[in-house]
Amino acid sequence: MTEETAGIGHNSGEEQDVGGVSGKRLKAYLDRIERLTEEKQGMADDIKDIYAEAKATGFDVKTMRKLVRLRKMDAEKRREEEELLALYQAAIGLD
Amino acid sequence: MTEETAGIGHNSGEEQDVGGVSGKRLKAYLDRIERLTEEKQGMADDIKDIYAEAKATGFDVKTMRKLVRLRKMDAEKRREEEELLALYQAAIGLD
Amino acid sequence: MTEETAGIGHNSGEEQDVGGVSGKRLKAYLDRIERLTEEKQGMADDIKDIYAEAKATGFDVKTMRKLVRLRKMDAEKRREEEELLALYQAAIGLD
Amino acid sequence: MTEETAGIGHNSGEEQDVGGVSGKRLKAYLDRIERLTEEKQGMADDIKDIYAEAKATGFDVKTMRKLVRLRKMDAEKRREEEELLALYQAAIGLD
DNA sequence: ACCGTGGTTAGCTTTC
DNA sequence: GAAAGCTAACCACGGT
Repeated sequence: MTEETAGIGHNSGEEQDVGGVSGKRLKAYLDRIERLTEEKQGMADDIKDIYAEAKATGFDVKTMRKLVRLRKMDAEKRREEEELLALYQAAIGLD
Repeated sequence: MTEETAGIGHNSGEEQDVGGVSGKRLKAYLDRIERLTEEKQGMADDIKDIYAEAKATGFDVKTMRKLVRLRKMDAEKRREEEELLALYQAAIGLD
Repeated sequence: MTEETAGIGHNSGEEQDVGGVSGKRLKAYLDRIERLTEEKQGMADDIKDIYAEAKATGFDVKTMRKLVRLRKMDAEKRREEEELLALYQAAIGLD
Repeated sequence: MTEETAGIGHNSGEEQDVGGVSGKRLKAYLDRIERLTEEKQGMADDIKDIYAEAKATGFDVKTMRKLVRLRKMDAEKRREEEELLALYQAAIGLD
């Protein structure tokens, strides 16, 4: 233990460097991550609500999910095919 | 194929009721879901970026993830305890 | 603890019920799993070898991998579409 | 596009050299890879089935997975120790 | 209320 | 050693 600065332990609110890591910067990162995670969860909740609403108006949720998956696969396929073309070009030295 | 109404097949853009389901409403739901899913993915990407940035400045990502999990657990625990307290208060007519 | 049989601890080779679980049966499951895992790993190694061989004869591995992925996606898409049809039928009570 | 040979496009079934790559050989590689991949997947499915079966007879899957991991680590450790021993033996001319 | 399925996340391997 | 792709573990939803 080689910290010259005081507070190991209950220095609540006033984090500092401990063992060479900046508590302040770390905390900032964690806060940003948590903020974004909350927003992400909010989106997920919204999606759930939509499914619930659709179900309430008579749609079959399972089918809807499958449709979403299929449309996503279509989009991915298109993207991959474009990548493949580029890759071919690179592979035969045509880039 | 026994539909009296027009467009089965290539009625691109003009979906209608098929077998009692409104293609229009269904499509609207799917669009909303996909829109939100994209935004959600955007959040996820942002989070990933933050981890990458933190890593680049010397932090250990695995440890950071652990911290996030711990803080989340703490937050949940606190929330549950508060809920319990409220419940007790209600139970003894102290709300 | 209600074990009538003796040996908790070093009964090496002669596992028995401990805490109500049959050591013998458990061990049999684990053995089967490990056996299959080894075979699976063997397949993975074989695949790796093929890529290496292809590369040695001048093919671009990255492109090959993408082709494999695309073909797989095609197959999955077809399968999912069939499932979707079945799902539609079920959803409108036509199963 | 500078191919002198015929079939670009819809030469289904009769792949040939395109841009210097042998479509035939490429296809053979892809087929072998896909074949092995399927078998590999089969193994994975079998493993899954075993876990399911074990679960049905009352075992805790999560714990079982832990055991598998532990046994694997043990096996690897033993192997490494043996390798180390062999290395030492070689180093002192005792092989 | 539980189970099974499907989606998300994290860890590992492999590639460049 | 970084970046990506793969795989496996975890979690949450929907159905029964």
